Parts: sequence; structure tokens; C-alpha cells
Amino acid sequence: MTNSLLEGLNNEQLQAVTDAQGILTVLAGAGSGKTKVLTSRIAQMIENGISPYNILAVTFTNKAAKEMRSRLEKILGEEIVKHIWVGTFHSICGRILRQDIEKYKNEEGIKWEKNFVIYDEDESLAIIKNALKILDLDDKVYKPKTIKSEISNAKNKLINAYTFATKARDYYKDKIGQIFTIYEKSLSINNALDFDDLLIMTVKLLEQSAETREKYYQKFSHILVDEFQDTNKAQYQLIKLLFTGNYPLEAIDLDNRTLCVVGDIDQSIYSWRGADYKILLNFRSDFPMAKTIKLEKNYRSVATILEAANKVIENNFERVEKNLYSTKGQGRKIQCYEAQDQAEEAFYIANTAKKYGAEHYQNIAVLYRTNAQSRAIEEAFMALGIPYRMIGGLKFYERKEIKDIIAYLRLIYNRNDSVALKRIINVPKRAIGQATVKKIEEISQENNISMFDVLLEIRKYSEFSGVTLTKIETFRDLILDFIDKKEHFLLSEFVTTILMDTGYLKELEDEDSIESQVRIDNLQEFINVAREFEETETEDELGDFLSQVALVSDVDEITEGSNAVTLMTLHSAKGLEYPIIFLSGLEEGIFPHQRVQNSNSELEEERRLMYVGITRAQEHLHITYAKRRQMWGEYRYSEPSRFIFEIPQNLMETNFSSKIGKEEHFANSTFKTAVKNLGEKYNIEKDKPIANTSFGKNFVAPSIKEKQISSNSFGKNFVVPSTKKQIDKEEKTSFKKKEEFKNVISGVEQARLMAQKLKAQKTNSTCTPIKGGFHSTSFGVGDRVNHEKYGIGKIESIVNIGNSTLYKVEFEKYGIKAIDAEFNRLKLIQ
DNA sequence: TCTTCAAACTTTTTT
DNA sequence: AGTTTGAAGA
Ligand SMILES: Nc1ncnc2c1ncn2[C@@H]1O[C@H](COP(=O)(O)OP(=O)(O)OP(=O)(O)O)[C@@H](O)[C@H]1O
Repeated sequence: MTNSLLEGLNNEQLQAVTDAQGILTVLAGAGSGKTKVLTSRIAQMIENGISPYNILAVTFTNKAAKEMRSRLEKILGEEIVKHIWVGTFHSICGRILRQDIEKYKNEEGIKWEKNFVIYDEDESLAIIKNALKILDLDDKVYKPKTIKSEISNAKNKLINAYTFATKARDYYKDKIGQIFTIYEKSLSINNALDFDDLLIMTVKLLEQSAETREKYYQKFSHILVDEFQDTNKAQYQLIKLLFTGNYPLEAIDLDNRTLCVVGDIDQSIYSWRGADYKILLNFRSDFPMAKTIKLEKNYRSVATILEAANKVIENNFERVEKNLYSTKGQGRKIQCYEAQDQAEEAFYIANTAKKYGAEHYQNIAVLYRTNAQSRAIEEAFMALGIPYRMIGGLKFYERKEIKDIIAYLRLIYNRNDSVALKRIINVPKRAIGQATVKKIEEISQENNISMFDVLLEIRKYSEFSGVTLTKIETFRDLILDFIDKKEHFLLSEFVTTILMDTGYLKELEDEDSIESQVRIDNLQEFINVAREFEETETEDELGDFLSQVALVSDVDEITEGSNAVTLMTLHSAKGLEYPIIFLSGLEEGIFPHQRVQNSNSELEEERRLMYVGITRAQEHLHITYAKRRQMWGEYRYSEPSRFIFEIPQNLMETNFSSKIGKEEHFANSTFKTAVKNLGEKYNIEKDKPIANTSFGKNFVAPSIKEKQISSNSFGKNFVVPSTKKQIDKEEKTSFKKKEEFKNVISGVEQARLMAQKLKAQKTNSTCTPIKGGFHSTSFGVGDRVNHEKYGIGKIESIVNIGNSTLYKVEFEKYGIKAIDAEFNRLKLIQ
């Protein structure tokens, strides 16, 4: 086979791809092909006979991992790629720990078991709130979120609770130290890890256990890391341990071990969670023999966009100068749009997107600084009927019903998970109230055991009345029964069984509202996810499933192929590229964010974020800002972002002066009616070019010097009470009256629900014909059936989840199981 | 024990 | 403005 995979690479890239010895760093600007180099390098290694089993590739997000995987599969085929470890630091650590956590001991000699669970932000916060209660501290003073991030910061610097507590110099820090200690203790009792633990425990495990270290040292002889500028201390330590196996550098066989890290200091945007680009800068002091390659050709953006990015980032002081040349044409000027408020901004974006034509929707991304900004944009896209998908925001796995079912699975998998137990002990309603739960919890804390352990011997404790005892025991036996059963079920069937046997599904069905219907559909989707996971090769299905669910932030894009505009934060956009980009909310106070305006290094990080944003664009870049924006129910006025003034005027076109004086159009209307008016207006005029009329002038804004802006901009972000509060309130009450008997859900939420419903219906309707008419073979309760795997049984009951049907069948050999009708695995016995 | 309504809080970014 | 939380009532 000729080296077609090397074709088209420039000299420096080629060098980086083919360099097959020792340590290599690739330092290069945005769009210079760093990720492409990594991918090609892996392919090249395989070509050279290196076993996929020996390769570890670390990406920054799960999305990036998936992307890299699928690119590799195209070159190398699935069979080879499945042996390569490609993933985020967290998922890789999760995988290592699932195998070897039992070899780890913490400073107090506490160990974790293989069936540990991973706590997300919410569950970690629950533990912290609990610790506050135990210490009798006020959660107004000790804000759980702040404490969580203090603890997290400490952990990422590899500082443990003991060290933290000893180093505490004031009362507040001392208390945090105490919370930290209890927090860690609770996690261990629950046999649980938080996100940070995944990293630091793996590091400590590799430090402690020579056997484990050697195992992974031997395995991962070729390591590649993308986005290295955003690694933190623990992650760096992990890479060092894996690469050197703790042997002195001189002892490492650099002819057979390689390490390649790539990054761009100007794109370091995660310092707030412990990432430090200095690790990349100082890399050579740890590895003096490392070779460095610079890539200076940008293959992504047209010259105008690249020049704007370069000019903006030049304002940073903490950086190393570098060159980046465009390989594309000049391109169109950057379109800068000044809107009156966030609603108009959103409609401008939606409308401009529409003008690019429906076939381009997939080429468009709208980026914003904070998630809250997405709402107005969503509303505009919905009003204009433009399909969109949102990355981040409210995630699938964060929905209540999904968290509930996951909590059941977690408790069944690891009965020491008291956070899960507390979540579902009274869901669905079992008349086990707060008071009872509190008692159980207190007993567990006094005896240093998990809450489920208390349930196991509930009659030993005299605190509970007879009725309560029965209810608790029923719940306990239900869970014990699930624990017994879990081996005998396919994952998706197990999930279904839980939903049926607990009565969770029934409770939702009885509620019979739009909302409950959507919940049921979501559960159906979750069952589908479980079913998909059944295909994965794994030794511990439930455990690995739970890990995946905890670490992968969203159900992976079913919508990926579909033609929709993408909405996401600037942070999530890292590493991606789109032909058309909208950067929205370019206002002082939003971007750069208010909270960073006083600190230089944080301001520089915001500027790097701007650099990342600009460089996502290939062909067209739109920048928008609003003169005022509704926040917390009030209008807030702000100046355009200083970053706009850092882009040379000759690269931009703007509507700046043409909109002035139109303010009264909005002055008398409430937010909602403003949206409505705009929607109607733009719908009517949708065939007329709107934005074009206002462009064509060069940017005429007075060139304000940065000093001026930063010195007085803070004072200019004043808050003005909204003009028509009176009307607002009236409208709201009359609306409530009208909807008295319905659920009152906000517009976006309602539309979201409907969209989801439609989606669910669509999925199901496309599934049915393919699987071959299960309508023709429906059964009744009491029918005797034969199953291809489980043999003969009798239909016990029939349940509908979403649009699919499940039979609960009592099998002669295997007992009761849930069988999905869609698979057609049952045959009627006459 | 569960429901209802008013008050308080929210907005930085994510694995 | 929307969402979550807490206290009082059923
Ligand atoms: N030699 C090349 N010839 C043509 N296109 C290239 C070449 N190298 C890279 N590209 C293209 O340039 C784009 C950017 O590449 P890539 O995403 O690898 O850059 P990057 O340096 O990782 O960017 P970022 O720093 O923003 O993550 C991709 O579309 C890629 O296919």
C-alpha cells in the first residue's frame, strides 16, 4: 500500500507524522492541522507495524475522541481501531480504575471496590451539603458550589484533604478543610469517585503499585495527547507516569517508546479548572530531548478571518509570538451587527442563517459566552422554523427521570451508593418520608456504614414504627431482588423491568400530561441507549454502562447527520470548525465576562477564548452585540466588547449607524411582545434580504482606546428597571387564569417538549417497518409463547413505553423477564 | 406525609 | 424572567 495518508501534508506536518522516535511536541496556531497530524501519526504507526494495542490517544472531549476514532476507522478499519485507546483523560482513567482500583489505597488505608460509581456535579454537591449539615454550618456562608470548586482546585493540584486542612490559616479555610475531610470520607463509604478522583486516584495508583504501573507502561508504548495546553497537573503527572514508568529518563528506550503532545498556548481556556499552559511551555525542562515542530500554515480560515484572529491575540502579553499564514483566499469581510437588545440580536442571527439557505444549516454554528444566552437564540430559531441542535445546556442524562433510573441502576450495582438510595427510596411514592430517611441516614453515619447496610438490618434499630418497617423492608427486598436478577437480563430489558416493577412507569402513565409523556419518551430513549450498549464488548456491562453515562455528557448526536444549525458555548467549540460562525453577545460584561475584568491573566484568557471563537470560522464570520440585554428580568445596558475594537476596521463591515434612533420600537413593549413582533415582521419579509441593506459601510465606530474602555466601562453597565413592569404582571396573571388547568410551561420549554415528542415519534415510526410488523404478532395476557433464547413461557403483563410494547413473560427456565416486542423474538404457542 | 405558594437566587466556562 | 427552595397548610 502506498502512503496515501501522507499525501497533501506539508513538510512540517510530514516531519511530525513520520518522526518515529522519542518525544515530540507540536506547537502551532489554530487550524494548522495539529489534530490532523495526530490522526495521521497513529495511522502511520499502524502502517509501520506497531500494534494498536500499544497506542494511547488522549483528546480533550468525548466528541473529539469520537471524531478521531471515526477518522481512523476510515483509514484503518474498525477491527484495528477498536484496540486503540482513544478517549478523554477522564474516560481513560475510568477504564484503568475499573480494572485495577482494588490495588489502590488512600492515605488512611481506605480502599475502593471494583464496582465503584462516578458522581457528577450534582451528586458531589449533595455530599457537600450533607457535610455542612453534619458540621452544622450555614450554606449561605459556605456556599456548596464555591466549596466544591475549592476542593476541586485543591485536588487538581494533587493536594489532599489532610494537607489542605493542615495548611489552613484562617477560620474559613479551616472549615473547608473539615468539609473536605468529610467529603472524602463520604465518597469512600459510598464507594464513589468524583470527576477529579478519576484522575488523581489513577495517578496515585500508578505511583503506589509497581505492578499496575508496569502493566500500563508496557501497554502504552506510544502516547499522543491533543490540546496539551489545557492539561492540569494531575493529567501531566499521569502522562509522565505512563510514559516513563517512573524509570529515569536515561533508561527509557526512546527508539521503541514515543510521546507526542500537540497544543497552542493561545488556545488555553481552561485555567479555571486547573489547566496550566505553562506545563506545555516548560515541557522541555522535564524532557530536554524533546523535539519541537512548528506549523505555520493555516488550512482552515480565509485570510480576513485569520488576520483578525492574529491581531486580537497580539494584545495578549503572556504569550509566545508565532506566525500563522493563510492558505486560503482573502474572503468576505467580517460582518459586525449591532442589535438593540438580545431578542433582535437573536432574530438577526436566525434570519441571516436562513438567508444562507437551508442546505447550509449544518455548516453554521452560533457561539456564545454563557449558556444563558442560548435562550433568546433558541426562541428566534424556533419562531423562524429553523432546525437547530444545542450542545451542552440541559443534558439528556441530567433530566430528572433519567437521573432516577440511573440512580436505581447505581444502587443495584453498588449498594453502598447512599446518594442514589436517597434519591429513589421514595420515587415513585412509597410513603417513606423525609423523617424516616433522616433517621436511616443518622444511623448510617453513627455506625460508619452505608444506608443500605442499615436497611439490611433494619429490625435491629428501634427507631421505626411497624408500618414504616414494612415499607422499608418492601423497598429493600425490591432492590435485593433486582440485585439477584441483574445477571439474567439483557441491559435494556433490565432497565425496563426496573421501570415496571418499581411502578415508576405506572406513576408517569397515570399522570397523563404532556410533561409525563415526554418523560416516558425520554425513558424509551434511555432504553435505546442501553440496547445500543449491549453491542459493546465489555467484562462488566452495568459498570461500564454507568461509567459511560456519567462521563459522556450527552447522548451522542443522533442528529449529527441531520441538517441543523449548531448552538454552543465558545468553550464547547474548541477544536471544531464551521464554514459559517456567529459570535454573539460581544459586550463588555458578557465577553469579556464581568467577573474577570479586573484581573489581567483572566482577561487574557477571555481574549484567548475570543481567538478560539474567531478561528472556528472557515469562510464567514459574523459578530453581534446588543446595546441592552435582559438579565434577571431587567434591562442591562453595555458597551460593545473591547475585543471588537481589537479587530482592524478594514476587516469589518457594520450596520452601526443605520440602526440608531430606532430605539422606540422596543421601548414600550415587553420582552415577549418584542419577540413576537420581530417574528412576525421577519416572517413576512423573509424573502427580502434584510442584513444586506444595512451592510456595506466600513466600521465607523469611534476607535476607543482600550484604556478608556476598561477604566469606565464598569460604571456604564448600569441597570435600568424595565419600563412596563405593570403590564408585565397583568399579562402574566391573565395568562395564568387561562391556563389554570394546564401545566404552565414557558414557551421555549413547551416547544422543546413538542419537538422531542415529534422526534420520538419519528424514530419509532421509522423503526417499525424495518423490524417487520410486530403489530401482526401481538399477544394477550396468559398467552403461551416461545422465545428464541429463553424458551417457553407465559405472558404475565403487557406494558407500553412510548410507542413500543414490552411483554413481561414468566419463563419456565429463566423466571420473569421483560421482552421488547420490537425484536420479534416471541412466537405464540397454540 | 404531601401540596402549595411566596421568596430568594440565578449567570462563566466543563470533564 | 425563570427556576429552585423553604415554610405553612391540608
Ligand atoms: N496539509 C493540509 N492540507 C489541506 N488541509 C489541511 C492540511 N492540514 C490540515 N488541514 C485541514 O485544516 C483544518 C484544521 O485542521 P486541524 O483541525 O487538524 O487543526 P488544529 O491545529 O488541530 O486546529 P485547532 O488548534 O483549532 O484545534 C482541517 O479541516 C484539516 O483537514
